[in-house]
Amino acid sequence: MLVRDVGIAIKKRRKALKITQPHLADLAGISVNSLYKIERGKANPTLDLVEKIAEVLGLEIKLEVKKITL
Amino acid sequence: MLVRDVGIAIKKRRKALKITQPHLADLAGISVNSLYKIERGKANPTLDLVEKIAEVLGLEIKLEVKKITL
DNA sequence: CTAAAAATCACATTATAATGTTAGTTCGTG
DNA sequence: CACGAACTAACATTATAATGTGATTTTTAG
Repeated sequence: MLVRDVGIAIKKRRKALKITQPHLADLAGISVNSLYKIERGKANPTLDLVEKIAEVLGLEIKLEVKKITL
Repeated sequence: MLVRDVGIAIKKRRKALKITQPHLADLAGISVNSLYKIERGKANPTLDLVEKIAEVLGLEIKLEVKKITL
């Protein structure tokens, strides 16, 4: 998953939970501006920021060994 | 996976591949200092930086919906 | 044991992420 | 339509990530 895709995944999950950007930003304790940029792929967020958002959305960050695609 | 655990996972994987910090840093195009801090959990790295490292180590960043633990 | 490389660390500098502000645009709902 | 909320966006400021340097400690190979 590329940096840009993380934003897409966050937006998708937020929409699924029917939460607005301002609400999510508030719950995660971050600025709407940052959230907006992440979702649009216009940011290179810190892990901590992604984690705060993920926490609220019930998402989990993982770092797994890639499967070989034959 | 918490921010700190990402560093641990990176170090574990690096050791498994028998690569040194200087070598990995070079391959990923980042500074050894940054790599060292990430591994020790003394940094809050950007997604991009983690991705560069992950790429070299054959790791993949994922953002998955948490499983409920009953 | 010794020498070299790697890892750890502190500190200063530079680059940039995160925020705050403000404003224009789009979307939803009465 | 019309009004408010949400979204998108630009820009300035502040906070901090990333780097560079040099030094110390630890690890490893001979």
